[in-house]
Parts: sequence; structure tokens; C-alpha cells
Amino acid sequence: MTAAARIRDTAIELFGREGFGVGLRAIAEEAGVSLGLIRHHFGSKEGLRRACDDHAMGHLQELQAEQVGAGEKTATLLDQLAAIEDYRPFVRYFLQVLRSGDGPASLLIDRLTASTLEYLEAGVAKGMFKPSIDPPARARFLVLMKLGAMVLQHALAGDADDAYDRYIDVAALPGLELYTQGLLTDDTLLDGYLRQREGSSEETAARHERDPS
Amino acid sequence: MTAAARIRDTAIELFGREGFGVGLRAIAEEAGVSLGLIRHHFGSKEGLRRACDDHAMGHLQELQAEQVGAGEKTATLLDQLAAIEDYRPFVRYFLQVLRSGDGPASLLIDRLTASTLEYLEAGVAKGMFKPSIDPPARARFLVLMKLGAMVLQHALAGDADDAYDRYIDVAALPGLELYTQGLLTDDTLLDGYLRQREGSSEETAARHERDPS
DNA sequence: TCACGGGCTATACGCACGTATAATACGTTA
DNA sequence: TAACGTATTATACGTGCGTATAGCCCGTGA
Repeated sequence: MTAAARIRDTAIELFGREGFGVGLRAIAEEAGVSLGLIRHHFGSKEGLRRACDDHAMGHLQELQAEQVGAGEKTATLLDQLAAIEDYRPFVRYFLQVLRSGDGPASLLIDRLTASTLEYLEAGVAKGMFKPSIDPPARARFLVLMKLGAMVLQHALAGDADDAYDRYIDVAALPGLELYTQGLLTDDTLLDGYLRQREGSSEETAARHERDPS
Repeated sequence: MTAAARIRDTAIELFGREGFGVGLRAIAEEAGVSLGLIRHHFGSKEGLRRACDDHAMGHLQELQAEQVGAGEKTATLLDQLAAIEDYRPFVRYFLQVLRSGDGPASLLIDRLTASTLEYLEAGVAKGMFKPSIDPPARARFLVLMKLGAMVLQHALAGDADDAYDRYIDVAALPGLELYTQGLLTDDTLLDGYLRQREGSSEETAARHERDPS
């Protein structure tokens, strides 16, 4: 393996375990190279970060293409990745990206939302999932909740290796229960919200009628 | 207002807006004091951090005691706080605490879980919420998802001021929908999980029977 | 009146970081 | 063989950080 690739992989590992605050010297030592070589190959810390992003995103896209339509249960793509030991460094890296918020975080969320939407719609067609009033919004919401919980759990666990397993332990039952039976006993809150939204959107439409700015 | 209090409030504001990586010099300038005074009053950066934690947690507890049982809709305590302009700095600070994962993050989650559990059980008693197989696990799960989504949204928005409002916009409808009707059309997944769990816990019990370590 | 202590400041120390530069080792090509 | 570019290293620079120290200002009590 070329030294540049080794540096990149080490960086993904260390960024994932300790966050992007980790120093280049630590990465250099862990990779068994000098500090200068990192700079030689990647130009700057941000350059190294970009290379890590590209590499990780490439892996994600690759797997996304492979497993399209292969999912059966309620597992998201990141779940499937985390279940495979070899991909855990990437999952950890992605969680750090999300936690930092910058860089390709929105891109990552958009991609996972898209694949989730696809998966949900297929499930709706098969009669497995209930239809939604606003399918894209539902997909995004579910992704946001799921990833958020994973990020949080990961942060709480002090980035321990078994953070993902512990997440599964605490989330499996309540998640299935919520997905199966919901939480509310009647529709009044949802109906109320829908009526209110309809009202305000009509107001908005009326305003636009008068002054279409 | 005493200078120490001004430093503390400024620190909560800046830590909340820019994260705990912010320098003491920036805090000192914003508070209109010298760098040394922070050290004089709080000993170290960690001391200042502790003072901020205590102050924010105190506010939370205070409000928690005030509003016990006052909640009506599906809003968590942090929602109620975020809705009041004056408390947004505290909400931002709490989100940063959760994001960092260290310090009182678990304590914060435990407290919110406890109040959520209380709220859920009251709702179950009133026939508003469906009962759960494992109420504490459900409460913790809901808190983890909700807070996680908030943290994520906050991180994505680059800590913009309207992050919370944008969160409400995207989460209100899908959230109500999920809470009202669930996601799955039948109970097979949940039943399957329960059967499997029962089986493995019987195995565990049997193992403990033989070798109660 | 004078010593004293706490609020407060100015300045400096040491460290870790990302960055920059110069030099070395080495395989490839003319 | 000689020239050259690439991989790689060692060392130094500048900066911002948290921390440390010495001293000033001033109200208070003996």
C-alpha cells in the first residue's frame, strides 16, 4: 500500500476516533511517516480532510449502488455498514463529520435521505409501510432522528468501540414499538396541525394573490 | 451585575454559539474584562466550564420544577425552553454540551429522560398516549432521538440563530404523523423481536442457573 | 494612618499546532 | 553516466492557546 493511502486511512481512523481536532503529528506517527510527508501529499490539513471525505463518500456511494433494494428490515444504510466490522471506521468517521456539521455533512444527509426515501416508497408499495402525507419530509425526518441518536450515543460513549452495539441495545425495542403502534391514541393533534397549516397556507396564497412578490 | 457573573454569562453565550474550542481571550474581550480576571475568578478554563454547567443546569432544574405537569402537547422540556427567546442561549449551550458528549451530558439526558417519562406516564393514564412494553426505555429512546435531531440540525445550520425554528419546520408534520400512525402496517417485526429477545433471555437465565457469575 | 486583602490588569512563559523550507535518498529517463 | 523529478525527512517559524506571576487600585478595619 502506498504511503499516501496509508496516511489517508490512518487519518480516517484517527479523525473518526478522536475528532478533527487531532494533530497532524499524531496521524504521522500512527501512520509511521514524517509530518512533512503529509503536507507533501495533501498540501494542508484541510487537503487531508478533503481526501478523507472523498474516500469515505466514495465507499458509501459504492455500497449504496451495490445494496440498492437489497434491504429487508428497518435498517438504514449506515446501520448496514456499522454491522460489518470492516466498515466501522467509516461509520465512525461519518458520525464525526455529522457532529462537526461542516464539510460534506449536508451532502451525506441528503444521500442517506434519498436512499431512505427510495426504501420507504418501495415498502409502501409492498404494503409494508404506511403511506405518508409528505414522503420526502418523512424520509428526512427519520434520517435526522436516526443519525442524531447515533451521533449522540457515540458522543456520550466517549467514542468507545462498542458505541454502536449499545445504541442497538437501547433503541431496538422502543424503535420497533414506536414504528409499530405509534405514540398517540387518536388523530386530534395531527388533524389540528393539518388544519392550521392549511389555514396559514391559504393566507399565504391569498397574500400572494394580492402582492405576488 | 458582578464581573464574575458577566464572565459566566458571556462564556455560556460564546460556548453555545461557537463551541468549547473558543478561547478565553475572546470571552474576556466580549465580557469587557482582562484575561487574568477569568483565571482569578474561575481558576482555569475547566473551572469556568464547570461554573457554566452548574448555572445552566440550575436554570433547567428550576424550570423543570416550575412546569411539572404543565405540559400539554408533545413538546419536551427543551422545546418549551427554546420557544422562549430569553432561554435560547441556554438551549444552545445545552446542545453544545450534548455535542461534546463530556461533562454533564449524560446527567442532562438522564434528567430530561426522567421528566419525559413522567410526562409520558401521565399521558398514558389520561388515555392520550399508548402504553409501552418498557416505559423507561421508550422515554430514553424518544429523548435520544429528539435531542439527537436537534443537535444535528443545530450543527448543520452552522449554529445559526434560527436553527431551532427550522427544526420545527421540518420536524412538526413527520413527527406528528409518526406519533399518530406509526410506520409499519403490522406487528410481525415487533413480535419477531420480542420472541427472539425472550428466547435469548431464557438462554441467559439458564446460563446463570448453571454458573451464576 | 496604615496595613491588608480582594478585584483587576499587564506581561510573559511554555507548549502544541499548522505551516514553511532546505536537504537527502532514489528510481527513471535521456 | 548524468540529469531530473518524486518520495521522504529534519528542522525551524509564527501563532494562538492555557497558564503563571508580579503588581496596581481601592475600600475596609485595627
